[in-house]
Amino acid sequence: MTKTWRNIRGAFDILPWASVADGAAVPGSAAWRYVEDAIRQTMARFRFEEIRTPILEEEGLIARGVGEGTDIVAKEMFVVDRGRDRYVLRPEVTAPVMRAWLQHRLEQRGGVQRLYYIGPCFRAERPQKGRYRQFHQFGCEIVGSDDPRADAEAIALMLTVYDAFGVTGSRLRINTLGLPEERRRYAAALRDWLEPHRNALSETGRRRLDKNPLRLLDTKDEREQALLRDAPLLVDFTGEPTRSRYESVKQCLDEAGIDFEEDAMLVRGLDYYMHTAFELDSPDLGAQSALAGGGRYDLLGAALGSDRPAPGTGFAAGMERLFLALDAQGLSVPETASLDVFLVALGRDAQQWAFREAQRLRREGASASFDLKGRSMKAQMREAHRQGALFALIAGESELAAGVVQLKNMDSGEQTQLPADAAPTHILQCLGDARANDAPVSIPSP
RNA sequence: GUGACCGUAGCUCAGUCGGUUAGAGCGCCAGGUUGUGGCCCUGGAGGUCGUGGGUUCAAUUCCCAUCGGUCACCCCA
Repeated sequence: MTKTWRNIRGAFDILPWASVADGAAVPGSAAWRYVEDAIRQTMARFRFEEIRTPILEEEGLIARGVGEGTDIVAKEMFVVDRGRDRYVLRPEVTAPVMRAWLQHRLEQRGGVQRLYYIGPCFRAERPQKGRYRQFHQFGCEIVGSDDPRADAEAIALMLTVYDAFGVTGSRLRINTLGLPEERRRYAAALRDWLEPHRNALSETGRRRLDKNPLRLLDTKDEREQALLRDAPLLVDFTGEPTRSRYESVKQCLDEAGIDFEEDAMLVRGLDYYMHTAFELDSPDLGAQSALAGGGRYDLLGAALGSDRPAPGTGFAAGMERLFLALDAQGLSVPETASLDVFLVALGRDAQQWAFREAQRLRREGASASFDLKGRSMKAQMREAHRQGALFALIAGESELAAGVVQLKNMDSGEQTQLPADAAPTHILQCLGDARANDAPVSIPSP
């Protein structure tokens, strides 16, 4: 075998059918479309509007927005070098959305912008379950409001998306990260507190202690978790405004009947988060347990050089992980509609007829298909069946000469002869009847 | 970037303690039905056993490297 080209590491093709590639379940394009549509519907119910930003952004935007010190910026970005300019494939969408908000002065549109996005992002990490180099995120950004209810709104929207799919068993954790000064004071205090226990920490724990003590909080090492149980908490380093805004968020969630756990150990990896932080975990995802997460980022605008206040809050969620959760819970997605008519033709003239007739049916709104290989009738009938055709419209040379065609109901098997001219009208009428009582078909998903 | 495991038909996998033509199921194609699908029967196509090198009389099988995959670490939505 000569070289067969294949998609690059960490990316994958979404094929017309649900397929399994190299052991990893990859949903088909129909499943993707279904899930994307359902997400859009939920977003629309919350009256969020879609924003689509370029896949490519200036490197500086991401570096400043996401944070120079983050791993994403330090080593996980795909850079496109155009000589004078350096672009990156976006690793996340919040910074681009903020860029668009600032660039287009969206605050002048009046009111608060409730925006959502859905699309691919890129990170040059080693792939792993639920984690790819080209991955797909959806999420919302509420820009222009620093109201605690906006945080609750983002959380409510996030949960509603998963509810709409029937995903259960996931856990919402929330925390406050306070203001940057409060966090700095806390980080210093935490470091001081941990320093005497340095020897009890793992190697990576010690590295985090030096680099970013807050990151120690979400350690998976049980010994470290036990140790941290007695560590100082961030809340104790926050002032009254921070605490009361955190209380407001929690109160909103309570009033909306949203269950959550407070988790003082929850921290976020990106620099722009402050105040409210939250994460949604699923028990079904393996090591990458986060379905979605988010928080408030009131200083992101300033980090991008804006002198206008640009308070914002939102969540980001992974499509691939949503699929994993759907799959783990045995939820399926409906398959797309079946084919209305398959035209079966025998002979050259009949093939021309089938082509013309298909166009005519399609113009009338029916879906129609036909064979493109000049195959036997048996093969064409098999194809019609495989495509789930409701009707087969059959014609050979003799029929055409006589001005008639055969219409076969693929379900009942009954077949009738019709004048060729009358066939389309008749079919459309039959389809109308059939549509009245069609039911969505279920396929085993992802 | 690090580690572990894995790499045989389109897919899921057997198999060879190193030895003549490498198998199954599903799928695909065709025939059984000289113009009619699903079920059934029969047949066929499709593999340089990921690639390169080494050991050997002989390698798909053993060894090394490499590429690719999976999972995990790091880190993170």
